[in-house]
Amino acid sequence: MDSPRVAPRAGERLVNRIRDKGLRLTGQRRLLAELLDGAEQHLDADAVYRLAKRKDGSIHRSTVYRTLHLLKIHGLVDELDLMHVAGERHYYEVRPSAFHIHLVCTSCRGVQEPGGPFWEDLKKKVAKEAGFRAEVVRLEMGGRCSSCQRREFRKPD
Amino acid sequence: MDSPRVAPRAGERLVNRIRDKGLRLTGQRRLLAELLDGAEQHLDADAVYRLAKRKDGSIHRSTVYRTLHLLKIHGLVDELDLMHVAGERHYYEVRPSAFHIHLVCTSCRGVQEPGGPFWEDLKKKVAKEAGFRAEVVRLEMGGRCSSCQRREFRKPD
DNA sequence: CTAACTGCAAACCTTTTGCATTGAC
DNA sequence: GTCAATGCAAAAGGTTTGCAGTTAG
Repeated sequence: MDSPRVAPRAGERLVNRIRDKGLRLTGQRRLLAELLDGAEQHLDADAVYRLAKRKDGSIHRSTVYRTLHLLKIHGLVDELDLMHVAGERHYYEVRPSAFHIHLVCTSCRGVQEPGGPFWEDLKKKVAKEAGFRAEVVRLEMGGRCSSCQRREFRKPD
Repeated sequence: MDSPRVAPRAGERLVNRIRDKGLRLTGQRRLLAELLDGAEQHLDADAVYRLAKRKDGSIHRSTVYRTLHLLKIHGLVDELDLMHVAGERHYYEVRPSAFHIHLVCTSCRGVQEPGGPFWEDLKKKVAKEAGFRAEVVRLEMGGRCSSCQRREFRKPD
C-alpha cells in the first residue's frame, strides 16, 4: 500500500502518522502515541491509562478511550482480544503491518509474535488466495507454548 | 424427538456434546444449544437471548450468559469478535473444528467462511510450523469483499 | 479567533453475582 | 433427596457522552 520504508525514531512514528492524517496533535495524544509506540507488550485501555497517568497526572480515562477510538478508526492502531485469555479486555497495538500473527498460550498467557520466512510466505499466499482485498489480517492461535508443553510433560496434572 | 439415529439431526449435535461432557441438560440449555447449532449467522449474546425469549418467555439473560460461558469453557463454542466491525459485541459459534477462518467485510459487514483445498492445506502447515500445540486457530481478515470491491470500482467515493 | 479537544461526572450497556426457589439426576 | 441451575435484582465492570472550560492551528 503506502507505508514509508524508512523507520523514524522509536516513539515518534505514531506521532508522525497522527500529524500526517491531519489530526490535531495535543499533548495528551502525543503522550499516548509515544506510549503505544514504545510498548513492549500489548496494552489494554486501562494499562494505557495507568502508564499515561504516571507521566501526566491530569489525563483522564475518557481521553484515553477517545484517543484509542480515534487511532483505531484512522487505522493507526489495531484492537485485539487475544483469544480472550484474560477476560474481555481489548488490547491495542500500533499497526506494524497489515498482518498480525499472535500465538497466545492459554496456560501461561504469554503472547508470541512469530516471524521468519514461513510466516512471510504465508502472508503472501493468503492475501493472494482470499479474493478479498484484505486490509488487516489476524492469525491468532490459542494453545500451549513449547515451554508449557515441556512443563506439562514432566508434571502432567 | 423420534427421528432415526443415522446422523444426529441439525440442532441435536451440541445437545449431545453437552450430555457427553456430563453437564446437566436443562430445558434452557437444550433450547440455547439448539439455537446455536442451527444458527445461520454468528450470534451475539443479545441475539441469542432474544431468539431464546421467543421460544421460552421466561428465560433470563443471566442464564444465557451463564450458558454461553459454560459452553465456552468446555470448548463447545468459540467466542469471536469479528474484527470489531460491529462494535464491542462478541459472537458465538459452535466449534466446528479447531480452525476458524473468517473474512469480514468492513464495508458491507458480511462474514464469509471460505473452504477448499487451499485453506485445508494452510491449516496443516500452520499447525506443523507453529511449535505450538494449537487448540484453536483463528484467521480473521478485515477488508473488502469482492462485491464491495466491484461496487466501489464502478462508483469510487 | 474558533473549532476541536479535554476533564469531569453521569449515563450506558453488557456481563457477573448473591440469594431464594426450582428442577435434573 | 440433593446439589446444581434458574430467575430475579442489584452490582460491577468497561466504555461513552453532554457539558463547560481550555487549547492547537
